[in-house]
Formats: sequence, C-alpha cells, structure tokens
Amino acid sequence: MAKNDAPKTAITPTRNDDYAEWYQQVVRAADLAEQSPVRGCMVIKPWGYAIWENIQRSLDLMFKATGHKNAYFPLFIPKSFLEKEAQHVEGFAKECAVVTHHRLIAGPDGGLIPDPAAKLEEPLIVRPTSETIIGAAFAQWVQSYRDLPLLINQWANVVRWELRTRLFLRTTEFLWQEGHTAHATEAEAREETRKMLEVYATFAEDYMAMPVIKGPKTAGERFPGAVDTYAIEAMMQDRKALQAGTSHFLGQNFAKASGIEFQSKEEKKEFAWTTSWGVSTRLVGALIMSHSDDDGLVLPPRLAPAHVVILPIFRGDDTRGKILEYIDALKKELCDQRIFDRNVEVEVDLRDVRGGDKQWEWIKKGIPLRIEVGLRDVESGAAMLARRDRAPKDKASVPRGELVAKVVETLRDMQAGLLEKALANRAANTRAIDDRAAFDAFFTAKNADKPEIHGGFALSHWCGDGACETAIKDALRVTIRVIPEGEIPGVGASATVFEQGACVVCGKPSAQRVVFAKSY
RNA sequence: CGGGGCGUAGCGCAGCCUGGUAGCGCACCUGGUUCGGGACCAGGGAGUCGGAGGUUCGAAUCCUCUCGCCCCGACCA
Repeated sequence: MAKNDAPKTAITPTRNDDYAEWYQQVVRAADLAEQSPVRGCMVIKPWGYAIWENIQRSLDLMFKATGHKNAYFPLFIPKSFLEKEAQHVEGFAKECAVVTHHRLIAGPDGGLIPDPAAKLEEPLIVRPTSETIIGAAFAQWVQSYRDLPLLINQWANVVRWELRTRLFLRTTEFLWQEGHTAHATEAEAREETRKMLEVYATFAEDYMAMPVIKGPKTAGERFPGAVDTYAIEAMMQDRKALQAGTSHFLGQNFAKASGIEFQSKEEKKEFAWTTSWGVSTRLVGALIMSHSDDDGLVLPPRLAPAHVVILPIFRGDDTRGKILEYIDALKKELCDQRIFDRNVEVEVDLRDVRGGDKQWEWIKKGIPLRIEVGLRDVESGAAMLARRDRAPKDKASVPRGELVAKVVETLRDMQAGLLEKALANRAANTRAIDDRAAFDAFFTAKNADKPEIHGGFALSHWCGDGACETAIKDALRVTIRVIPEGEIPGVGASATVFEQGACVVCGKPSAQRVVFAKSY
C-alpha cells in the first residue's frame, strides 16, 4: 500500500503515531474543553459538560439509592483545620492555593494590589478536599449513636496546585463529588467503604462501558490520612492504568482530628469511624481514552449528551418542507422511547453547512447514531442509519416502520459492544509475568527515542514489602495499581491471581498476584 | 519544580541560520457550478508574528527577561 493510500482519519496524529497528542486533538475536535487563560485550568464546553452532567446524574441517583444525602460545604478551609491531621497536611500542603487578603486597592502602577490593611488573620485554603471542614460540621451534628450513620455527599470544585496538567486528567481546578460518612463502628465504616467502591465499579462498567479492577491500594499509594484506600483501575488504549475512583476507610483519624464523638449505647464517649470516596471530571478523560478512535470521540450511549443526530439532505427548496415534516415526526417518536433510564435524545442539525462536513463533525463528537433523511427516504419510507462504532461510510437503509425500534436496539448493542471491546483490549494486554527479565522487557519500549505503545497490566507476585515496590518504580516507573480481589475476566487460567508464587523482585513467597502498570 | 521542545490568522504550519514592517493549507465570507456529501472555480476578510525590554536607520528574524503550552521526570484524582 502506498503512503497516500493510508486511510484518512479525522484526527491527526493517530493513536499509534502519538497517543498524547491524539488525546488532545480528540478533546478539541469533539469540542469538549479548551485551555483557559488561567494556568492549568480548563473551560469545559457544552458537549463536554453535558457528559459530566450525565455522569453526575447517574451517580447521584446511585448515591441516593444507597442512602446518601447531598449537602454543600465552604470552598475555603481555615489553615488551622488542614493542620489537624498530620498525614493529611503532609499530603496536601505542597499543592494548596492560599487566600491571604480580602480586599484589593490601587497599586503604584495603576493596577490592583492586595490591601496590606486587609490581610486575613488566618489564611484560608481553597479546598483540595474537604475532610477537615466536613469533619468540623460532623462534630457538631453528631452527639449520640442515634445520629449515626451520617451519610453525606457533596458535588463541588476543588483546587490542587498541580505542576503538570492535562485536560480532564489533571487540572488545577476540577469538578468532583466527595462522599463523607461517619459510623458508630469500624465494621460499618469498612462496609461503607466497600459499598461505594462497588458503586463506582458498577458505574464504570454499566455506564461508562469501562472495565475496572477494584481492590485495595498498597500503603505507598494511600490517601493522606487514610487507614486503607481502595480504587478502581482501568486500562486506557495506550495500556496505561488510570485510577478512576477511590474509596477510603479513614478509621478514627479524622474523627480524632475534628472531634467527631458520640455517646454509645453503653454510655461511653467514642470517636466515630469515617470514610470518604470520590470521582472527578477525570472520568471524562477516562471515557475518551477508553473508547475513542482515530476519527474522534466515541461515546457509550448511556452517557452520550445525545443519542442520535438527524441530518437532513435537501435538494432544492420545494422538497424542504416535506423532508422537515418527516424528520419532525421521526424525532417526536424517537424522543418518546426510553433507553437506559432516560428518553432518547435527538439532535436535528439544520445548520447551513455542507453535508459531508456536518457528518464528520458529529463523528468527531462521538454521537452514537446518525440518521440521514433525504427526499428519497421520504418517498420510500426509510432512512439511512450509521453507527459510530462502525466505519464512517458504513450506512444502511432502514424502513421507517422498523427505524425507531432499530435505534433503541442498536444503542443497547453499542453500549454492550464498547464494554466488550474494552474488556478484550484489557485482556489482550494483561499478562502473568513471573521473572524479572520478562517484567523489565514488558515495560520497556523497543524504540527508546520515540516510545511506541507498549506494556500493559503485569500480573506479578509481590511479597508485600514497600522496598520491592519502590525498586520497580525507580527502575521502570511502574507501580502497583491495585491488589485485585478476584480473577480478572478474559485473562485466562495461566494468569490466576490467587496462587502461591515468588515476589518478582526479591523472590520471597507471595500469596497472590498484584497489578503492576504505568499510570496516569 | 528539574530536563527538552514550542509559541506567526480559528486550526495545522513555513519564514528566523544569512534582519528590510508576513505567507501556505484547511476553516471563514461572496458569487457560480456541483451535491446522499469531508467537492470545484473565481473573488474576499482575517495576524500589533505570546508579552516586555534591548541592539539597529530598520526586528517575526539578533540579545536579555518574562508568560503560556506540550513532552519526559518528580508529585498527584
């Protein structure tokens, strides 16, 4: 095949040519977000924000169904609050935005400067997370064991002064949800931690069509101040791991720091047991990197801002009305259909833009289905149907009578297909590796100058020693993403997680394999 | 925050070495021909060349500083 015969893709470069650049181009081509004038902060555009809204709505229902209530706490956290939990301080101190003044005045050069007379007595920290401020509230709210459990969630923005940012994956300000709960017993708090991890895993697989491995993190990867951190980890198309959600068992650390005490049935003063758990706009990044291709974004129907775009094909003004009428009726009927707990959402693109361009725009935006309606279709009682998970030119005429049912059926099929494909990709790039040489080879690019996509998930034995974990990290930038608690679908019997083995680093005995990978 | 790269029209880039006040493709606007399709022809609009200093008769081009973005690393959702 000559160079010029290479299939033209809507996105350049392709994933294989330059994955990082491809990602950015998809974000732009799909009109999801853009860089803002503020360093490290993004503007989320309507199409991208709608995805977040769908994530929000779906998760919110799941939180409510598990007994949680939403509330809202201050953006600002007094410095002294953050100082209350030693490990917490250590973890977050180096990435905090600090508010020191409450007024601006004219400066010597005509600009504005903070008024020295308006300096805050105690600096306020723009929340990097809300354990401490919510802890303070909880301390007020909880008196008796009858006040427990306290199950609260907050949708908010947070700020972490990141040194290296990437749209959606890591930005200085990001949107998220943070659940905070307090319980009377350790067992109950542990159960809550697990329950929410499960909610996240379900959401990832059923809504995002993104398979995840769930389980505890190693001590080294723990949330600052947590006793145990659990996570869901997904594999992106460049085979790197992405932490898509975390759930923390905080023990009594924060209860002690914030004074969350209650009187037990036995009339004793006790510290509550707390948890926290969160997912962020990073999920949008995860979605992009799970399914999208060299023609742009690919969205799971369940979270797509719209399911269908109807593209009219006009030839001359005399037939325009007829076609519009046909489209209108079709749209109405489609919008009455239920799919995945909501109505089918339809866009009709009437813009005066060339047909081909219009079509490609929607392909790049990842809308699941495109329906073309021209005079021919109106007259024959049909429409052309094209799906985003097939080649752009792959279209089929569907009789009008079957169209509506076909749309619903196809959306379901696509949702399932995306998960299957992602599962297959993960399985194909997950390997049981038992000796160090093979491990090193797995995580080393053949082309050092321009590393190709390589590696994946290595299921290897680990003795549990942090030193071995660090040795791998230093040598290969590979970390233990998660300690799996079940077999990994699609991986095959030769890679059984639970069997005796020897640590891939030091050779000491190990009872199970863990997931090693490069990560975001 | 360390190493590297890059900032020239909305997007992608050339020009910079060898200073003489900007060019290409796509997008955009107008007219026409096309048209189940990322078309073609003709005409047109759009850039204080990231910002600030400096050198010079003259700076996108040379020097200094600064801001931002990207990649690699350390850190992290």
